Amino acid sequence: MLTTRMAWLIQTGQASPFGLLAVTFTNKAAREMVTRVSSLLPIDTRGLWIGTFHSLCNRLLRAHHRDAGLPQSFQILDTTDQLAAIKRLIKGANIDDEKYPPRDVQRFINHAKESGERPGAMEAYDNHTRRMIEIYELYEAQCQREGVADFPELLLRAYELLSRNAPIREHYQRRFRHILVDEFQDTNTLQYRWLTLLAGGGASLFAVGDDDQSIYAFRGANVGNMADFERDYARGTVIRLEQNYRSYGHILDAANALIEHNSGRLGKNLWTSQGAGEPVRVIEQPTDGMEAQWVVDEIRAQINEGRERREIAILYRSNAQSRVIEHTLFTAGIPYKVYGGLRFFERQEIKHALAYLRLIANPDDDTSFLRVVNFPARGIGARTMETLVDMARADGASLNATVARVPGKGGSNLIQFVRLIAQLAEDTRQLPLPEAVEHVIEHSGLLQHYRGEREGAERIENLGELVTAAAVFSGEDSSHGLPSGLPRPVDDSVSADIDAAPNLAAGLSPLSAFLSHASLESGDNQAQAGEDAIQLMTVHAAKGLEFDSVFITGMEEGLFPHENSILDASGLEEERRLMYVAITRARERLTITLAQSRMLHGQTRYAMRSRFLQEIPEQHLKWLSPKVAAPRMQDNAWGGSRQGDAFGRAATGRIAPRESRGVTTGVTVGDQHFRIGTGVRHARFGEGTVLGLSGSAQDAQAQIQFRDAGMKTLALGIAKLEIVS
DNA sequence: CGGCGACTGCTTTTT
DNA sequence: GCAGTCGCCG
Repeated sequence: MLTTRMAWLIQTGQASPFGLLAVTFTNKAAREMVTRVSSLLPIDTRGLWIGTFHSLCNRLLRAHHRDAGLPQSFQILDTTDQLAAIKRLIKGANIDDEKYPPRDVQRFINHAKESGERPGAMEAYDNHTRRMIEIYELYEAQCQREGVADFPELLLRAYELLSRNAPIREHYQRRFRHILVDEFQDTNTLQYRWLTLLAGGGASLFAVGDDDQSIYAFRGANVGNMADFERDYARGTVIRLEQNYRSYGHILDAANALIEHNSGRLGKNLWTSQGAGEPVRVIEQPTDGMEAQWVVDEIRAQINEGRERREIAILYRSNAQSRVIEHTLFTAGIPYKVYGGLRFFERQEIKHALAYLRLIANPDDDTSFLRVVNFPARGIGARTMETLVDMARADGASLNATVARVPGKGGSNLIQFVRLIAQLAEDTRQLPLPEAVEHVIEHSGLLQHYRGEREGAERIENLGELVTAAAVFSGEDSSHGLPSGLPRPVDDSVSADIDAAPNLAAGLSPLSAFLSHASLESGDNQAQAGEDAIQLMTVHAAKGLEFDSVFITGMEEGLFPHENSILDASGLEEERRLMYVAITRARERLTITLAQSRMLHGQTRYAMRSRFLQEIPEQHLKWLSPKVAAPRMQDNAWGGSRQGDAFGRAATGRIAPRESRGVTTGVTVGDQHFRIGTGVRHARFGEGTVLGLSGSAQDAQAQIQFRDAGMKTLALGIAKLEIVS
């Protein structure tokens, strides 16, 4: 879509490749875009500005680092590094980490940055927020001192650079006459502002997005940007893409009907000319284990019918669900591939090696210092480190600079460490990047450490891969970096165009360039292409993919929609969009499965069918398991549920009353029999409905959704509950 | 200082 | 059920 437009703009002479800016969210999407454009047009793709928000901002900041107030070789903190930095700050400033948990602080800071807010300009109406803002301020100072920038900082800095510096802003505004954005529904507030700022010189802004596929609100995405875009660019044209070339009719109709239950959509209705196909198949099994077994048996049958394994996907709402499925597939001897999980540059051994490299590039990088100062162990313990950190704090100096003054044995060990870093720096100064990386791995002690470890073989292999990655990067960088023979507009007021200083050019060392590459590109998550295997992934990870045959598993209240999301309408609507995404992944065959009970958090839990099944009209469904004619729960479990109360609708869910193969859906405590769906009254919490049961008779617990008091888990033997329905 | 056993808490995820 | 963190003990 975007690529076709780019090709068209260039071919019709409306734009030069040089005047285009295309933004994506993932490196993968950016790479795909480059590949597709180059297949459409015989142009030098090195002249194209296609990248993620973060990589483009990174380039801007490297090129204009002085105006942005950053050292040219600033390091990028990934999420884990950022958390470590915050923990260190909280400890150092003697802040109560019970009251200000590092994770909460991190969320607060990132949220502020993504809203374009600096601590100085933030208002607090309570003490807790006030303190949070202070911590944010301290954190900023710490990052500035250490010359590091976290992910949201890249965006905010770049935005501030453009908005405050008119010559730079105007330079890029003149240059990029066409800005194209993919997956626009995933943009956050700051990203949208960044785009409108760049497009502010009258450039054309072209965005592709689907509000029904907005599933990242939890990380700051603002679907509202789509409506704002229509409003802000009133002259713009909205083109709805409703014809779907992927799925058969029943599948699309199911998706359409489901998403109709959401409010405030921009509105669209998918259709296909492919014919109805087969209805969506649904099956209910007593346990999660049997659900997995049924899926595996069914997959075996589909493979026998000639379907390729790679064309079959098993989707789930949360990663924890993959365990049983993997186990069952493994037992059955069917090859499978799990997407997600740790990515290459996030692996412990890789992060350790990178920390040594970062220290070589910048000895004042305290985060990296702390990471490897005692890894492998070299006799530097908590005591010594406490002394060092305190002294460094008192001086406002880096750890590296303070080492010499730490007394005792710890002090001399520290000096040894600093000497090691200096030695590594010297040894590698003249080496080509891959050899430098290899040298550091061998002489830092990492290799030796992992040789002595039981499960070290894989880690050593990965370290070898890091050398390969460095070699690939070195080979590619000239093309990565883009300075090519292309003519480019010269603007006297802005001497450092981003072309002039992407990676290798303009004095950024190969090492620094590689390190920023490693931070921005976290690497593949182990999905080796080519092998024909069943595809396992979360629904989130499945966005943008398609398969001939899709299984959506765990279709139960509390799981999908997730219990943490059903309490407010917006959370529930995001869950519904997630289900919409899941359904529309299937081309030919869609199978939805659910289990009456499953092992969750080490406990057996019972749940009822997902409300989403009720939201798909019967004519598009085909029940493969006997669809128990369960008594409908009273439409209002608590009589007179409020309008719009998401749970009012949940309460209409059917219950599975039968007992089968030892699995009960009810439990008797005292004289009272509780089942899923039972209406209860509690002296303090008021009226509610039993949504889940776990444990056995003596210590049975119930998850109860109270009308006013929210979701509670109560021990049935202790809580005094009155059954009202 | 380091290793090991107890304790906790727990969607989704890219950069 | 499992991973990550904490605190105690050798």
